[in-house]
Amino acid sequence: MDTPQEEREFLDAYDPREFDPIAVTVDVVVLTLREGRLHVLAVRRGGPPYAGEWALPGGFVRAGRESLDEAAARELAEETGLEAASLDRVHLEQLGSYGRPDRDPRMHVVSVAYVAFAPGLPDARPGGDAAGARWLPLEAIAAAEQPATAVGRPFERGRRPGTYGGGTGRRPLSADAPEGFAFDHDAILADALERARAKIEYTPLATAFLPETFTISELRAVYETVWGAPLHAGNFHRKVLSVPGFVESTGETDSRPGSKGGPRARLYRAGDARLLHPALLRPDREAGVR
Amino acid sequence: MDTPQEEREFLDAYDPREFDPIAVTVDVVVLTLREGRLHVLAVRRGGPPYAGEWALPGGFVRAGRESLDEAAARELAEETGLEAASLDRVHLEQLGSYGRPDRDPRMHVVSVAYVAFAPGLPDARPGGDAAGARWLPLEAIAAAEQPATAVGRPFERGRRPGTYGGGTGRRPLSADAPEGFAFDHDAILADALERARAKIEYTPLATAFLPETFTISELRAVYETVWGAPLHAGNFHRKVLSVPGFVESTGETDSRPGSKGGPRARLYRAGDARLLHPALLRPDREAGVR
DNA sequence: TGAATAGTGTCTTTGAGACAGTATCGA
DNA sequence: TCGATACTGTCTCAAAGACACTATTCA
Repeated sequence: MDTPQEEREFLDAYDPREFDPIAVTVDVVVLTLREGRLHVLAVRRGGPPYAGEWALPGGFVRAGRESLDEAAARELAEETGLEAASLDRVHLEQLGSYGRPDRDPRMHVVSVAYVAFAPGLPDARPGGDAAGARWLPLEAIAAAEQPATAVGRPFERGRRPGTYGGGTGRRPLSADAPEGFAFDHDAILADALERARAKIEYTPLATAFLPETFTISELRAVYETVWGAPLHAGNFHRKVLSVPGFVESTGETDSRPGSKGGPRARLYRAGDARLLHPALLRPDREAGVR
Repeated sequence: MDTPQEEREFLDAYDPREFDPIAVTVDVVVLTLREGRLHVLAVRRGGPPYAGEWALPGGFVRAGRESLDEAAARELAEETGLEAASLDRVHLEQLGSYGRPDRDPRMHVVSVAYVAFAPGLPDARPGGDAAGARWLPLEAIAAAEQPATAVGRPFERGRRPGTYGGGTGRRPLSADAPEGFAFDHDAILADALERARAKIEYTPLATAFLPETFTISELRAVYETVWGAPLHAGNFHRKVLSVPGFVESTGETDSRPGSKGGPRARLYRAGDARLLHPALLRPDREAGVR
C-alpha cells in the first residue's frame, strides 16, 4: 500500500540530508559508594567545547556494529578499566535519551544515557583512553530537597547549574565540579540520581553497590546515602529480612570490620528477587510530592 | 588537557565515517481506550521492509531543528490529526531507545520511543501523511500474565512475536496484527504497556485516558482495562477519594450515561497531585514477581 | 419489581514506624 | 566499665481488602 507517508519514510532513509547531521553517543553515569559517599565517574575534557570541564564518560555508538546496550557496556569497561569478570556485578540500565539540537555546539548529537550501580571500584583506573577519569564525590543530599522529578520526567532538560534532585537550588552536584558538568550532563546526572533513589525502593539493586556479601548495616548505609536520610536501624533490619528474596544468609558473620564495637554482624548476599514486595518506600514522601 | 580520549572524541565529531550511518527516529506508542478496550495507533507500511505490516507511527528527527520531545509531539500531532488544543490533554513521555544495529534492514537506525496516554480520539484520523493510520484493539490482558519486566527492563529486546507483557507467550498483542508488528515494534509496544501499567500505580495519569470530567466508575474501568484485572468497586471508590490530589469534585452528577441503572454518579476532574500517595498497587504482585 | 450500580460502614489483616530492651563486642 | 552496635519484642496507627448494606436508577 504505497501510502505517501511510507514512501517518504523509505526515501528519507536514503536521503543523506535528513539524518546525516545527527550523531549518536552513549553517556554513562557510573555511581558508586566510597567512604560513605556517593561518587560519580567523570572525565575531564581536553579539547573544546567545554575544555577543562568535567563530563560524563561516553562516546559514539559504532554504527552497524553494536547495540546501545553494548556501546554502554563497552564505554563502562573502557573507562573503568575493569575486566568483564568484575563488570558482571555492575548493574547497567538505560536512563533516557537527550537530544536537544543545541546540547552540543558542534552538531546535533543525540545521547542515550545509561546509569550504572557499581560496588567499590579501584581508585585510579585510567584504562583505555580514559586518562583523565576520576571519581567525583557528590554532595550529600539534603533530605528536604527531594524532587518531584521522574514522574513527568519525560521532558528533556537543558543546561543549567546542576544541583541535586533537579530542583532549582544552586548547590553544585559535586564540590569538585563547582561550575557543573559540560553539556547537559548536569541534567543527566540529576536524572540518574533520581533513578537510583527510586530504583532501590522497589528493587534489590542497593546490593549492587556492595560486595558480594554484606551486613544489614552496610545495606542500610547504602539506602541512607542514596536517599540522604537516616533510617531507623531496628526497623530497617526487620524489614529487609521480611521481604522475600531480598537477601539470603550466608551463615557466616563479619570477620572484623573497622568497627566501633558491638556484636559481629551476620553476612548476607543478594537474594533472587527482582522486585521487592512490599517495597521499601522513602520516608515522608508526602511533603513536596505534588 | 589534551588527553588522547578527548582528542579522539573531538575528531570523531567531524569524522563522517563514525556517525554518518546512524539515523535517529522517534516512534510513538499512542494508547487510548475505546469501548472498554485498550487500543494502539498503528500505521500500515506501504513499502519495504515489512510492506503491508503494521508499525508504530514515527519518523526521522529533523536534524538541528527539533528536540526529541518536539519530534515526538510533532509525530503525534501529524498522525492523530489533532490540533494543539486537543493535544495538550494527551500525556506524552519518553519510553526508551532501541538501537540494535539489525533492527532495520536498511541501515543502523536508533529509535527513541515515546508513550502517549490519550482520551478517546476521533475514529479515522488520517491527518498529514498518515493515510493508513488505524486504532488497533489490543488483546485483553490475562491477569496471570503480568510480567517481571520494567525492572531489569534496561536491555533492548529483539524482534520476536509480540505478546502482552513481554513474556514468552504466543498470543499476539492485537488480533488485528496476528503476525505482530514490523521491526522491533512488538517489543516497544510491550514495554509501553508495562510502562502504562506501572505508571498508573503511582501517578494520576489514568485520568489522561478520560475526558475532562469523569465518574469514579469510569476511572476504575481504566485501571481494570490497563491492568487486565477486576477491582473491588467499593474499595476502589474510597481509595481514590482518600488519596490527596488525585481527583476533585465538580459538584455535578453524570447527566445520563448509557447506563444499566443505578444512581447518578458524581463527576470529578483530575486533581493537582503528580504522584499518588499512597499509591494504588496492582493486586497480587507477589506471584510471578521475582 | 428486579437487576445493576453508587456510595458508605465496618471488620480483619498486614505492614510501617516508634520505642524499648537484651546481647555482644572494642576501647 | 562505657559506649556503640546487632538484633528482637511490642505497641500503635495507617491502609488494603473482604464483606455487608443502603439508596438510586433503568428496564
